[in-house]
Amino acid sequence: MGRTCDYCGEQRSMVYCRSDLAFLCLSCDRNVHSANALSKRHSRTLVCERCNVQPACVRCIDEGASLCQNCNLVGHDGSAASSFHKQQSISYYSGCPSAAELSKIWSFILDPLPSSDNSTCPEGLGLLSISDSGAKNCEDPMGKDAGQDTMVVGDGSDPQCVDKTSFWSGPSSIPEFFSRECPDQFECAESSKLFYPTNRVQGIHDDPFADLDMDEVDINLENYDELFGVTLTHSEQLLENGGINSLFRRQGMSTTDSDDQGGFSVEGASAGIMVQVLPACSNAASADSMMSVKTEPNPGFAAKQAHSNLSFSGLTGDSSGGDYQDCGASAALLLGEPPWFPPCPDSSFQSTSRTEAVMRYKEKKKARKFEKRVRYASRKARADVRKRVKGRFVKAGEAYDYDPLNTRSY
DNA sequence: CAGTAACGCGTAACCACAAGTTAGA
DNA sequence: TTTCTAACTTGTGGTTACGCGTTAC
Repeated sequence: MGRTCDYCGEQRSMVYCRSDLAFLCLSCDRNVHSANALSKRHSRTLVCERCNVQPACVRCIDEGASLCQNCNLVGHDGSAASSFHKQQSISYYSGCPSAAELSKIWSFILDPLPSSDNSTCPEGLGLLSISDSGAKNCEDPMGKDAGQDTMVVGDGSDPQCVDKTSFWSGPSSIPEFFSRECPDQFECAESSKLFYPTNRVQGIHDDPFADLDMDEVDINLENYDELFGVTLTHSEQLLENGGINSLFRRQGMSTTDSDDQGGFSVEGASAGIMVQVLPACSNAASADSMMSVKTEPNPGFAAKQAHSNLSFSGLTGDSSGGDYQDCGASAALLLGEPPWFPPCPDSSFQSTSRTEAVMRYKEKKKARKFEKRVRYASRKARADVRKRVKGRFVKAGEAYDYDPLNTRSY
């Protein structure tokens, strides 16, 4: 018996909503995500039938089971029989599809809701535009109909679709999230560069690290400390020892900062580093110069950290799972969950690529500047001439004790 | 050795207002 | 659908207050 629905608490959960961090049965999924336009955008996918904890990313046809990355790896770890299992990528979806529509994209769902075939969401939200191969969505990656009630399912794996969606090769449709939810397209466009696929179907991924261009990852050094949980000095030592390599080793790692001011999560793994900006980018206050670090739901982190000597900021041993609820991972996921492993079981990427990436990183690190960045020069110019009292701005015409243009006080 | 005060350091808060954004008419 | 207006939000820098850790007594 799998995990029960977080909403009704009765039926077995089949869907995981990453936005709500909730495991839902199909019925509740429909109910919850038909509430309003925002909830319809929530990205959902099936739940791993093996561990019942993580979102499934692969459907093993031979076993007839939906599996998460970890369980997929464990179950297909190279044995002659299992390694040739037919697999089908499981896509995330949004919108409010009917069970019949779900069954179209997930043909293995054989028991749709009895009464839901004909029931669609209010406002006719059952409409469904499937871009499983990115084909349909490709025509309108940013979505002329972005605000409409279409369902978007995409793993973006269509190589001919060169847009944000296709950039994301994994089942997650976070880029689609961005195109829909982030009001600042520019920042999102910048941010989307940081995406890197991790949820690839075993056996079809190429050398992920070859695609990694550290220059694309705008990690300020201050972020570096956050990312890797060590001071710069230690980081350098780490690098000198080839530590950056270790940061990208198979076991992978992620780091976190509980800051909820929006931000991104960073996961380094040999099989695919993922630097992910969460949808919270709507808070643009610091998105430009200082992105906060958050974790992608990664239940295995605690276990991984237990094997690491690094201490990651915000993830100390005495932290409670509840601290990470805003980080995209439920407390339940963070406690007592199976370890997570990157999708690439063997260290297939060449060490040369890794070395080159490290070199690029180090070069860029050297070139970094740490001066405060002013986003709006006009506002700085204004502030530079403002009169003050004890450092505070004063109203025009009122007494002041400091005038940047004239040191004489009145 | 424990307790307290002094000290240094880092940082959030404060202020006004122009510019930008959003919502409604 | 477009335009206009009002309301709201954001960002800017110098100073201060406060908390925390270290040191001296």
